[in-house]
Order: sequence, then C-alpha cells, then structure tokens
Amino acid sequence: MSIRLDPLQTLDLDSTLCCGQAFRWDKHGEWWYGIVKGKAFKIRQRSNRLEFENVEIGFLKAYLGLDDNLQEVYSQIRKDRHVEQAVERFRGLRILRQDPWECLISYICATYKNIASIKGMLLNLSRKFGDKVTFDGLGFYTFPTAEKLARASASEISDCSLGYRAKYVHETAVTVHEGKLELEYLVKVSYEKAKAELLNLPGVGLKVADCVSLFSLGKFEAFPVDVWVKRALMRHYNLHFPREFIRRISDKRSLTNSEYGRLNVFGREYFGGYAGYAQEYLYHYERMQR
DNA sequence: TAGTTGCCTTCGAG
DNA sequence: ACTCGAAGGCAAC
Repeated sequence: MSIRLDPLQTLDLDSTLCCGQAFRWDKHGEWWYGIVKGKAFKIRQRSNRLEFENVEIGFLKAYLGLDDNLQEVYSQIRKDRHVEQAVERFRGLRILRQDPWECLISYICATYKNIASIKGMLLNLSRKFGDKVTFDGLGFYTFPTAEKLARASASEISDCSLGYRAKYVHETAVTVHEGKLELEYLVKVSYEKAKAELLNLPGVGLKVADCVSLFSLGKFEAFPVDVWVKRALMRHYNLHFPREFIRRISDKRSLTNSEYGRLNVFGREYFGGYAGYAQEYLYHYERMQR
C-alpha cells in the first residue's frame, strides 16, 4: 500500500523515527519496522510517496501526525536564524502521536540514560513482559501492559537493567492499573492539568511530564528541557537570560526545578503554542552537531 | 589498561 | 525556597 504525500504533508520519515522521540523503531534496508499498540508494521518513504504494509492508513496518519499543518507550525516558531536553520535542515520531522502508556514508561526509563541504553531497556522489558508477534519473518514484542508490570515484582523489572528506575516503573504501573490515573483522559484536558497529574507519579519530574505531554498527549506547547536543549539555549539564546543565570546553569550538569521552570517558560513564551515542535528541532539539530 | 565522563533526571535529606 | 549527592550500567573518550 502507498499514498502520495501532497505538498502540505511534508515528511522526513528518517528524522521523525530516529530523532529519539520514540525508541522502538529499527531500519532494515529502506524499511522502518516497528510495533505500535500491538500492531507490527513497516513503512518507507520514497520522496513524496509513503509506502506501508500491515497497517491502516488512518492509524498511520494519526501516528505520524500527518494532518499537523507544518507550514503553520513553521511560521509560528520561526523566530530567529537558529531555529530557521534547524527547521531547514530537518524539514518534515514530525512529532509522533505515541501511545501514552508506552511513552510514559519510556521516559521514566529515559532519565539519566542515553538513547542506545533506553532502547535496550525497553527491548528487555518487552521481551520479558510483552507478547511476541511475528511479521515479515521478524519477531516483535508488544509493549507490556500496566497490568503485567503491576503484577511483576520490582526485582523482575530490574532484571531488564532498569536500575533504580525499576521501582518507579512498578509503582507507576500499579497506579495506572488500579485506575488511579486515566491516561487517555489526559488527552482531553489542558497541558497544565495533564502535567500536574503526571507529576504525581513516581519517577515523573518536570522533564518527563513535558515529554509525555508532548509526544503522546498532543500538548504542543510543552517544551521539555534536557541537557541538549539546555545547551542549545545557552549557546544561542543566552541573551534572553541574565548572565549570572547562564553562568550558574553552565557549571552544573543538572537543573533544579526552578532553573528548569525558567528555561521551560522561556521556550513556551518565545516560541508560542508550538514550542514543542521548536524544541524537537533544536534538540535534534544540537545532537547532530555531535 | 584502567579510570573518567556523560547520558532526553528524579528523589529525598538537610 | 534552595543545594547536594546518590542512583544502573554502558559506551566513548
């Protein structure tokens, strides 16, 4: 199956799937293989054609955010030469609409880890607690349900090399399984409300709450600040902050909540309602400079 | 060869 | 309100 992308549906599939927003995609030859909400499928892009197998077009379009109006996004976030360059370089990179549960656990695991390790942890978790699905002669594993992880012990989860994150994953799984927090409901509420709810979960701080809000709840105003975005802001936006503040955060490797809040508010006020898109371009651009 | 740094940070003590 | 240090483990340097 394939569709032709019209000019308004600019897409850079490679950047979208490898930029580090989702962790369970792998490229074999020209095809990207992944499993989303229990469905294993493959996709490839050849200029303005998007080819896919084993997935409904509606599901795929929703997942890839193909109906997001990137022209509008770009016109809103293009505030200076630096984002302009990032946008030019990765034009067509889209924010995925990930499954909230998988996204939540992924980013709880992501703290203080690099992308390769995060992929490893999530693969271990899926192999151990998910169900195997075969497609195209390849094996995939569904992402473990909240119930499955809630019933597991923290030490079984720890065996997936999660370290101290194991107990956060377990406790969050229990909370969600017991119905204390309805993740799908967060799609409907405001960014502030969703973020506040997420912050009640163990292992979820400001950064993780912003990532989940942006990558799975459709809150495009969320502006996650990780070490790379922090570097980008210090390098290219330092004039927007007091010199003393920049000096202070450049010395330390981690941010306090109030320092995080300051960078986060700047991003949202400066870039506007699509600050999350700006964040992802800045993030990817910064990383690709090595 | 062995040691250090860094990683899409959070939590709890003081 | 703040600072500080600990918390897997692995790859890159």
